Amino acid sequence: MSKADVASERKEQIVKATVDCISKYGYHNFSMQDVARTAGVSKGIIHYYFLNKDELMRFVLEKVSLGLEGQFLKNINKALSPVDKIKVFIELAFEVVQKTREYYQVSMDFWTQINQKEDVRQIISKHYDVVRGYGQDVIKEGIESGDFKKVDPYEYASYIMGAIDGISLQWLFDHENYNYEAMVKMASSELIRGLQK
Amino acid sequence: MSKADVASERKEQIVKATVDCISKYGYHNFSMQDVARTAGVSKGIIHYYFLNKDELMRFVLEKVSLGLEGQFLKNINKALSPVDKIKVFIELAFEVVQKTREYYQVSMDFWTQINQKEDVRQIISKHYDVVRGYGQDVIKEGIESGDFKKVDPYEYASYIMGAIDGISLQWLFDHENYNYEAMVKMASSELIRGLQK
Amino acid sequence: MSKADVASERKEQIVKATVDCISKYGYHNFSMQDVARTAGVSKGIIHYYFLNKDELMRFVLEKVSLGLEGQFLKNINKALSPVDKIKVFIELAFEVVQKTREYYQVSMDFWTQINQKEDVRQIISKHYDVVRGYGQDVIKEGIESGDFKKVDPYEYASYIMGAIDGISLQWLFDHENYNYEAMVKMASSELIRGLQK
Amino acid sequence: MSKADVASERKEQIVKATVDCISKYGYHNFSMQDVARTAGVSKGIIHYYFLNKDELMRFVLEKVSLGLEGQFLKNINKALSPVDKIKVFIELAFEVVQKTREYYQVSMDFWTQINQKEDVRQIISKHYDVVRGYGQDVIKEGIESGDFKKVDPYEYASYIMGAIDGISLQWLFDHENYNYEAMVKMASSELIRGLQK
DNA sequence: CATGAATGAGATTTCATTCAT
DNA sequence: GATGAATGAAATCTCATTCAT
Repeated sequence: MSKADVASERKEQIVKATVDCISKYGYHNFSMQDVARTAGVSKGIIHYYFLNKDELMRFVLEKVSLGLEGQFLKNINKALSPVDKIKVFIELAFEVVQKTREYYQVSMDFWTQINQKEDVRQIISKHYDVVRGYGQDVIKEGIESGDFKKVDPYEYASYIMGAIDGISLQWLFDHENYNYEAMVKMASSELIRGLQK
Repeated sequence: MSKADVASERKEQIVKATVDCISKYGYHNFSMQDVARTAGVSKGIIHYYFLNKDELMRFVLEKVSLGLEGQFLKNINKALSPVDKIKVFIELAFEVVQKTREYYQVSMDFWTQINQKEDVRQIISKHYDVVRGYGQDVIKEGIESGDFKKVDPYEYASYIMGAIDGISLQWLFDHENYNYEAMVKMASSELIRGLQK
Repeated sequence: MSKADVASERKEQIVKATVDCISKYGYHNFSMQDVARTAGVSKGIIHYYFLNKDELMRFVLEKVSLGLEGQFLKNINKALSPVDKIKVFIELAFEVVQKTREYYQVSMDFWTQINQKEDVRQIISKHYDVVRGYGQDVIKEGIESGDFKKVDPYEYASYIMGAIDGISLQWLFDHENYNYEAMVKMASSELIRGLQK
Repeated sequence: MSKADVASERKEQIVKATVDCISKYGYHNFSMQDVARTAGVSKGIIHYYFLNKDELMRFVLEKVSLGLEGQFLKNINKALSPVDKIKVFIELAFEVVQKTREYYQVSMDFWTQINQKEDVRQIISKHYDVVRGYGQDVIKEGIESGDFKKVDPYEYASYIMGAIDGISLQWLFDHENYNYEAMVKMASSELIRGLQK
């Protein structure tokens, strides 16, 4: 294995451990020691690959964001019609929360850094831009094909994402009583209905 | 001033300082020292009024929640028709974010505590329940009066709140480029349209 | 009630509360707040009657010592013969531990202050002097009356006190397994036998 | 020096500093800062080797106890006859106080923790058990060999230890006036006489 | 006399970061 | 590259003491 490979593998290992730590202890409640232990490496080596905790966090946030964006890209393109694509988009956005709740929790933890850390804000806002862009493209396509009515693609994509985020939040707060499944169904049809002529 | 007055005024003062600190530094990035400095009191006195930081935070969270709930209750009742009431509900939910962005930021910071602190989770989930209840009542009223179509009141209220929360989040991430005003308008009409026959 | 009476009653009240606190929490683990609460007075008033915590403690130690010394004086004099008197002395020394274990605990807590606080050391050493003096007198009397053999009264009194203290300590460490009653009986007869011709 | 060596040496260093601090300031009147300064290390490193102050104290108490027990074991076995052995036992018990007054002071400081901390109580009571056991064995041997009269070995060992502890306490309280040497002589002969037929 | 709000020093503990090995 | 001992700053919390009322 080349040096670069070792380095990137170590980084991967540390990033994975960090995500685990965040989802286990919360953004602020874990230490570099925790990451080191989880990754099975020494504390020192983390600082060899990452300047400091902030840089590590930024790197993790970017990795997580890219991972989610990749999922969107891959799956949307599998669908053929705009209607199917927007359905996939909505399903995926909901699934992201359910399947990768850890990631979502990680994202949420990062959110609270916005006020404090400009670079974190930028990464998140870019991430939203990217995902919104995917939705926007699908809507645009649907309008052009005559499947959807003429809404503002950017705004409606944003609306879809917002609704899904907000609903998911309520579920996160009240796992036991909140009927997430029913909400997913209802919101999905409502969001799709808003696009239909 | 009587001693009871002093006590409640001092508590108020500390709570206000805490909210300021959270919105300025973030939930985890402020110290009791910061609160003391902001409130213009000594570190010790905070622990005189609040057992520890957690209790202070819980108290603050409850105050903030109650304040927001009060705003909803007060303003919804001013409107007469169900249509007006739901409009007020939506407007208010958006306004809460704009007018009291600090409060919203505070709420967001609390969100990330869910995984770690059960009591925080409970307070927030109860807060959502209360506000959702206000929306639910309005929708129910509208259905009964024949103004709205037969949706599930709980679900639709949740949907409204979710959409507004989620849209606001995107705005918080990207204050400069995100056209919040347009989104508010678009989302409002979309949410109301969903209720109309 | 005169001013002086009020003052001495308040002091008494505070001293009692302090003893309770020491025996409940240990010498170092109680606060002035604890004393205030136990005595049912305000924190401020304690500092009105006692300069500071150290002075309060010194006062308490003296009170406790005087109380114990009084018990010795009173009871020894009830007995008539030297043999009876020394028996009373021994019984009392043991009883002090059993009946007023709190006091004993308090004393022990004070012991550890010897190295640190000269005045505490002096009070305790004076207390030992006094009690030793009582034993010494009895032994002297017994020697003169021909009941006891010629031992050094000071040394033997010290020996008696030491044995009782040391045995009691072992009991305090191991309340459950240590057969204190048997030890009291054995030590008593041993100590008395050492005085007999 | 290997890392393991560094670790055990550092622990040793910290324990020694702690003992010094206890004997200098008393159990409760020293801070982790004091230990750090005395050991010539940073505050942080103490918590690296010991979870917290309590654990440090427990470790120290155990070390001190084991050290004393070791001294007994080693020296008693050097003597041949039961009479010599019991003399060694008594001498040692007195010497422990004189030679290692700091240790004794440390023990005394731990005593006052009994009421508060169960684990401290257990360590001390076990320590007494061990030392008492050594005395008990010697007495048993002496009885079997016909050198001593038939006393209860456990009780008499306890009696010896108690007398020595108690006498030493009085000396600690009044170093200047108390004739410790005379008392050691007198008590020793008295304690041995009690074993002789 | 009496209260208790207020202070501020200091204690324990945590942890990101450094650096000799 | 990798380790983990070591540092030191900072955080929470406690508490004796003061003092305005």
